[in-house]
Amino acid sequence: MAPKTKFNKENIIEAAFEIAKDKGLSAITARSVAKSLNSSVAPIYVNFETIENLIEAVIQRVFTLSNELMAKQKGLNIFDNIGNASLEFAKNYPVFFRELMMKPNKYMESYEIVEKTILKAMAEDESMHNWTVDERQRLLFKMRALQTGLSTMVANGHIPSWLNEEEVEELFMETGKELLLIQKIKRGENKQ
Amino acid sequence: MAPKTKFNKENIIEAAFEIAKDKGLSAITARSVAKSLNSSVAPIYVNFETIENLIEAVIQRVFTLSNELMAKQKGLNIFDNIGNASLEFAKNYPVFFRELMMKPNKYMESYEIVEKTILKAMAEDESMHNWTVDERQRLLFKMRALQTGLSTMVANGHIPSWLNEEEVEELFMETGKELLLIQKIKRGENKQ
DNA sequence: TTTTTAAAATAACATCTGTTATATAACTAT
DNA sequence: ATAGTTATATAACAGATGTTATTTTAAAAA
Repeated sequence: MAPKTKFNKENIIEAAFEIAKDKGLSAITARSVAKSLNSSVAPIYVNFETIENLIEAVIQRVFTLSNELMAKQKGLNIFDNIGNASLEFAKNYPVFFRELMMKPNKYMESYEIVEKTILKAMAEDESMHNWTVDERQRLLFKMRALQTGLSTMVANGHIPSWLNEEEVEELFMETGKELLLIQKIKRGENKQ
Repeated sequence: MAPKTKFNKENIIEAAFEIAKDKGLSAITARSVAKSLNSSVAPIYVNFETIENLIEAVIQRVFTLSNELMAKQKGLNIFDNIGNASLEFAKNYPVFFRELMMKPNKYMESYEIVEKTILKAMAEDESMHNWTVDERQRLLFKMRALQTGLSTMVANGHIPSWLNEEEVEELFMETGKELLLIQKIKRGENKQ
């Protein structure tokens, strides 16, 4: 029989993930991963047809991780949960955030489903129940834009010094409430 | 004497710019630029010490272009001008937007100066004249986050189909007015 | 113990990149 | 017309990369 298997798919993806986490996906090369594993390139090519396939597996892992982060959120409000997950991801994985979240890629296509889910939840919320679909859609879009902007700024270290990173989440929630309130005022529901 | 010069710095930067505009900065190589110029790599190395220097020159050019786009804005309101310039840049140069605007780089450091300029303009605006510095700073930050998010979404084709790209600018301005209004309302509450 | 087998290591290849040494050729001063 | 200057072309080198052919080796079956 053959020697015991020392390196499996999981080990290899893990090593490649750690490299890419710091240095970006392009730093995943047969030799860099092998070096990190203290192996030759052989195990990599036994487990993956091409390096592209390995990179693909790492990307899958990143999106799984991102979904886990989302599932872990325990807030009452779906806005807060998405915002918090996005901000946490941007903070902990800035390189992945830049390389994956803000580039067109097939894993992002699923956003339309997320959007529909949130719109449904908004329609069921008493405070927006008698809004038009368009009003709910516009509010959601504004929230998404804000969340994207804040996460991008967090990932790039563009948060000003007077605002620490926990406060970014608070500011996001605060602004969300403000946008909700202003829409109510515009509808004449809530006169200040 | 020598033959007439066929390729100067300007030609070379232009060719490299066009390559990077479509394929990103990493597509700038001695041979790719030479091919686009129908030349050998010789003129490139006569005009630039290293390829890194050429890429640097292209980046300079992109920031110059971005500043020109900003200067061209003729709106009354500095928020609108910045927002419009950012959105137009994201739309016309999505690859550069992703590679330069949302990565930490030395050319972005100058934002602090821009921020001070805007804060001064806000302080002189009658509608915010008696606000605290903190209130103005927070509003500006929200606007910046929104602008960053919208531009990012434009650059990545994440604008939903019910919103065309001209309407994004309108939505940005509308939301800006809403955030201004809500702050005024909040101040009214606080005074009571 | 010897043989078999497959995992891992090694080494080679082709290609792409930056860079440079050398060759070619176009212009003009003589 | 010739010779000198130098812009451009050519070709080569080194180093990085993907990939694969070959060799080595550890473990189990005989």
